[in-house]
Amino acid sequence: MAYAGLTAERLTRAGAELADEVGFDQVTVSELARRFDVKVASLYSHLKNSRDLKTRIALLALEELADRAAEALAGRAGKDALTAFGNVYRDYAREHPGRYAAAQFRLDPEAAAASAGGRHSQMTRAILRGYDLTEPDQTHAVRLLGSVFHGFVSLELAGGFSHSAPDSAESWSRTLDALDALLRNWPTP
Amino acid sequence: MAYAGLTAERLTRAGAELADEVGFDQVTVSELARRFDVKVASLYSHLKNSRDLKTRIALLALEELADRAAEALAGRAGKDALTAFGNVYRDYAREHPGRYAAAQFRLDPEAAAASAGGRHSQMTRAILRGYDLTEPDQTHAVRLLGSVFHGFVSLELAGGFSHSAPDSAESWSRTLDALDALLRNWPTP
DNA sequence: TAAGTTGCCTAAAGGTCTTAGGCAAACGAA
DNA sequence: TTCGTTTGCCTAAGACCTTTAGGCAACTTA
Repeated sequence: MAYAGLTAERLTRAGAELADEVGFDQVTVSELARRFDVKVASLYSHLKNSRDLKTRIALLALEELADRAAEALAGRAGKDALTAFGNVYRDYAREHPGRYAAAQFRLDPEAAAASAGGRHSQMTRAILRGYDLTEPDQTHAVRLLGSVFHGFVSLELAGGFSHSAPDSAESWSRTLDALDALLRNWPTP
Repeated sequence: MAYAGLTAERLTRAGAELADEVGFDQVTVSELARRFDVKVASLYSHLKNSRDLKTRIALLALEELADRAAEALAGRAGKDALTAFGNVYRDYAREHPGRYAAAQFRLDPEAAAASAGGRHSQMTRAILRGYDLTEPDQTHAVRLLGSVFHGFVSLELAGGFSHSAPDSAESWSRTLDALDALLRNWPTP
């Protein structure tokens, strides 16, 4: 029948769009086949299985996120960098909720090692260069930043902050203020 | 055939255990039926559908978590309360990863209103009474605490902090120190 | 004890995942 | 140019999960 031009690449990109539309959990090999107007079995020449598809989408999302973060960080330092970095995460999650969920997909060690995960922690460390932290506090701070960003964005996306004043954007802004203050005045026990 | 004594309650509890064993996503009506040595269709007298089961597990987890938190908070204030509260979340997630994942299940508005969600935010507010914050900063701080706790626990559970020094328990302890310091010295822009 | 309710069952339809094997078109080499 | 190989999608089929419909036997209740 018709040549559809299937490719792991194209399937991954279409899968990412599908995730943003219907949610990452609802991404299905069958639905993807439907969108390419092709029989389901045809996809298995390009994808190992359903998990393989999800892994590829996750890796795509991590790359996109890292690319955006790298661009946002260029030429910035201190609170400016902190804010830009945080906004990249938050904006990406709001623009691409399915992809953001994909970025949280539990990768197997092999895929994780090949992912952009390393870039993310490197960039977080780079932000801390604008503050006066040495190891091991730097690592603790990296983990704290990751926790706050991921936690806030997740909860906001899940609707945890809606339907109540003040606006969640306001809380976000004050959260960044708070983090900046905390990093400038990091407590040593 | 044999009387199995099925009940929405019993199914929910068994579902929660199943979640802890195989992960919340893998909780399935079929597997549950298998565990009760009963035909799948029989469960549909007690559960509306698969989503209903997951909703019930989520509500159970939220209640358990709120109960633990309430007990931990009794008679504590300030950093002591903050630490106890945070540890409840972290310990619960480590002991019951499936239930913790269930607690993040996106409830429909009706179920959400009937959930223990309200108790959670009330308790978080109660912790802040030990610090000197007024509205709207109090709400911002509630959201920040929720973000940090949820974010840290999620990332830790996902293995984000493993395989690298220092120990994640150390980072957790320093995170609580940092939050305490931040709340005692909340920045006003 | 008759009537109604409860609790689990069989049957069946529809959806997803995955593997096996086939055919035709495109490609590459002699 | 032609013949063999590869590529790309297909049909077929098995396995599992979800959900609805209808049945039967045992227990409850008046």
